[in-house]
Amino acid sequence: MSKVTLRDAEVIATRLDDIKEKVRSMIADGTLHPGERVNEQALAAQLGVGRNSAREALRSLERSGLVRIVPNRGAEVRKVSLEAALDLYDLRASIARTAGRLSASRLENEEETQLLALMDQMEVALKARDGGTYHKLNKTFHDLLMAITKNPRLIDLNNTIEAELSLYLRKGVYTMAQMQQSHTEHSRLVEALRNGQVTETADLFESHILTGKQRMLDTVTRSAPEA
Amino acid sequence: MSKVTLRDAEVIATRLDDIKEKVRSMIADGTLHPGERVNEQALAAQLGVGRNSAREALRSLERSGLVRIVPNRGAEVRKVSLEAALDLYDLRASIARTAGRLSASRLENEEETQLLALMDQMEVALKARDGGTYHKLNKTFHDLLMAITKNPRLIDLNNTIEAELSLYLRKGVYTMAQMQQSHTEHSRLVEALRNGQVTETADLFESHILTGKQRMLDTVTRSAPEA
DNA sequence: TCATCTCAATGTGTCAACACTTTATTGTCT
DNA sequence: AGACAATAAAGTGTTGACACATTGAGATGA
Repeated sequence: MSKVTLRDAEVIATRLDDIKEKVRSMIADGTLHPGERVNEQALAAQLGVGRNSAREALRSLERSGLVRIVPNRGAEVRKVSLEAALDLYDLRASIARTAGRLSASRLENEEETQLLALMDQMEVALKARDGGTYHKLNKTFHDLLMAITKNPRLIDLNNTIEAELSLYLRKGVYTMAQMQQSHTEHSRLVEALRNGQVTETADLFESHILTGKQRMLDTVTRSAPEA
Repeated sequence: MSKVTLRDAEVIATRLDDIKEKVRSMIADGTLHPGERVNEQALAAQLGVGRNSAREALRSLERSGLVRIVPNRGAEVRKVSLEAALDLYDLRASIARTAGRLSASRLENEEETQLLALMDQMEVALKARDGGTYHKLNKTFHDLLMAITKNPRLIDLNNTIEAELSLYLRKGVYTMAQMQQSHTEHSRLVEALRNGQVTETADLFESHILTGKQRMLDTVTRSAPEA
């Protein structure tokens, strides 16, 4: 059990977090697939803990939106429908807009440096046609934008929603053209942000997510009309 | 234990919900005040249930943002600072904007009728200078606007955030002038909504919340500089 | 054959007891 | 007296066992 001091708040990695993390990764790597019911005692046995601990972890994962709990029937890995995913994109766009508004007036020098460095790295990844790397950098980029707002609740909420979305987007398979488009939007966004243009940044960030929603929709309807 | 069939999803009122509701009201009516630690076994004894049930309820309330759980130290009623409340208002504004955007294109006749009826009632309450009634109607009004979006996640999220905010705003004591101002904003909002003006509705709803934030700030700084 | 009922089998809901951590108290030394 | 260490008390973390609900398989009758 390790203690990590972060600013003045203590974050303690508890046993429960370990269990949650394991279940999370089991969902992520497909060991548990969406719609599947999760048996408490089986899970407990597999992880080598008591049933109640497994149970608590599941209840906690319900909060994160990864599983759904039906009274007297237990937990099942949440199945996110296309419709629900689209709803989530709308929420994500809400948050992005406010993130844009806030970050444009709260950007600090160090953060600006990090942003620019990330943009460079993404440019490199694009030229190398390295989709995997681009994807990781893209995630980091978005996380950084959220961090700039200094609004902890907003950051947390955005993480929750992205985790839920990842249930639907098992892996983001996008075309190079789409990534290039996304990168262009990032450029404009960063520029507005650096200039402290509040309204523009808000608009750009919101529409970036909404076009992302459209990109997702295009990808889905093209490759697999209905799963 | 009662079963209620709602559309095709079953909502079952479980024991856990009862416990949660009791704790919630204990917080609302001040039996438990912000910052106070909540003893699991004391709570369990008071409610006549096992400690584990009380414990689960508390963990669940953590998600609703009403309590904070520190590992090995248990739960405490969350103390929402002014700073955190302002952050929450920003989030609420995010959601409102998207709610405006969505509702303007999804408004149904029946809902429109309900909206107009509510507006009339609020008008009456204002003329009678009945702040209490206005407040309740205002809440109903906002809930209805969210319902019009037909986005369940958005509705749920908005409820969560309002519950958290209520921890700070123990009771909304606003002046008549402020309520009148709020009502005027509602009027404009409803008009844009009925006309299906998507962008206008989004802008109006977002700014309605942001001016609400300012109203709250004015009220707080005037009556009690720092609690 | 099919619908329905009965009754096991499986799995969740709840509890009380024990293990471990944190917090308060007491006693000791300077 | 004040600071610090040892120890007792209180509270959370975790577990296994029992109570209850749900599910599925087999028997019964039309």
